[in-house]
Amino acid sequence: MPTTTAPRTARERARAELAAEIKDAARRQLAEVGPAALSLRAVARELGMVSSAVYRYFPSRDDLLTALIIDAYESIGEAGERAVVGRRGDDYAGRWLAVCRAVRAWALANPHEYGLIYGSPVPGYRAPQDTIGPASRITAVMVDIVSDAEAAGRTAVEDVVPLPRRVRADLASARRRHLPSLPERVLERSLMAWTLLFGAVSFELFGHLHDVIEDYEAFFDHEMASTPKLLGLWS
Amino acid sequence: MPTTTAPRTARERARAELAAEIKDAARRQLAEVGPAALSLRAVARELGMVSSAVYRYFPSRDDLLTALIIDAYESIGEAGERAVVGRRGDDYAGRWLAVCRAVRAWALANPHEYGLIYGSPVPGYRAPQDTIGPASRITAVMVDIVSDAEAAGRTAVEDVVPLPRRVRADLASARRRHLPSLPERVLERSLMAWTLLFGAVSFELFGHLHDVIEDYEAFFDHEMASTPKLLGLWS
DNA sequence: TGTACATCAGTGAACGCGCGTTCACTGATGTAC
DNA sequence: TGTACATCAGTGAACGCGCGTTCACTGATGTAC
Repeated sequence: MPTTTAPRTARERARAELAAEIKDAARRQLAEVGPAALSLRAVARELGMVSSAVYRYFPSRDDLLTALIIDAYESIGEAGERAVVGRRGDDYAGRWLAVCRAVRAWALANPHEYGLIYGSPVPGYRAPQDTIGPASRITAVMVDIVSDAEAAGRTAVEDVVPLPRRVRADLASARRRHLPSLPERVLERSLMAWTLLFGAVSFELFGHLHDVIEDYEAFFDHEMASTPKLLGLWS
Repeated sequence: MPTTTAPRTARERARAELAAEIKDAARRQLAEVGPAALSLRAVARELGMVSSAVYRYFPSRDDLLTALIIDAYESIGEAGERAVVGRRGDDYAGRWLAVCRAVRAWALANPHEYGLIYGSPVPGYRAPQDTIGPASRITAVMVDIVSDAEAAGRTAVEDVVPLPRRVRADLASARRRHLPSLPERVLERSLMAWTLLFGAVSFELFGHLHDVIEDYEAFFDHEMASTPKLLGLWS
């Protein structure tokens, strides 16, 4: 039994298409009212079907939410991947800035989906394991860049503060499990860069830079261009 | 007519107390179900009053939310202020780490209130102007530290990437309006530090470090201790 | 190629629930003389 | 100090609404022989 096959019969094709249409309608819903108010009935209404029909496709509201979350992670991940396609491997700064811009552009284009995955968790909703894989797609793009810089001997991490034992242990363990290509210190700085990227996007999107910055794009670009150099990921 | 006086009559005192009780109950509600599901009726129920009675104190659900948001900003701001009380002015690193820890501790103790002010905006809710003042209370604590370091000639910001004209203009304008004591470059790095602090807290709280970091506290402390030095806010 | 049966998508009604807000009211507290 | 009136907190019923989910059903699509 293959895990995933292309739809065969007309019924299966129709089923897959309708599931996609439901998700699209739910995404539009999401953009209007936010995740907490996402309503199965409203989704059904938009598709001109009766609310109970949606249960043929998603066993509950939470499952629909999960599907949207997975799609959102895949979507932002894909945007990041597309942004670096065709760039020279040793153009670390160019690749990095391209990913950052892609993340920001995706977030601005899909603010509620961004909020769904990087904002406050939806109350009462518990994300299942299935979201972990898709969530790491965008981070993988960023890790690749740092990995390449590291392999080329371009990283220059200096310990401005001694790395405590407990932190070192965590980093070593994470490295073993996920990222053998990154030394602890580089991994730590990568996490900082990652935090800074999503912190910057969240601050802009959630309105915390209001009254401070006008030209968000210029400010973001400058912050993101500075980040890897300040952190010693490459010079 | 004084803008704010201590309550005089018994009625006024009772009124102030009940308004506070309503907010407390709403805060407990918030902690359970999150801001989008906060319900006036449930708040009234908890206080043993009829739902319409709440309208004597808050003209609508949104006004109650606004009150909670303002309280949350004041509360996290106060926590930051208390954290640095009694520290030597020139102990920049100690003051900075103390504020960071206070922010993190407050967020962990009040996760939904944190989400309310630094998470995804509540759909359909538009924050009024009244929240701006309280919101800047915690940032003021952080700015003070950097200001002192700057005044003492301890900042050492180097341009790893040239500061673009448009960014410079924004920073100059923000400086004029809010922070005359900080040169553009220092203001820019302060914004990065601020972003990193809240990015780190959000990542931890919203579960994005799951499977990477175990000892959140140690990691956070190390990140925050490194930040000002990496950014050149002081050495 | 044709028939008999199984599968499944979608219907429509219903269950039980909670929500924000309005409104006319009652009774207690406060104020002016 | 006592009375008459005004203010206002809290009540209880109601309005109109939307929600997630279940269930027995119908009719169309797919499958086995």
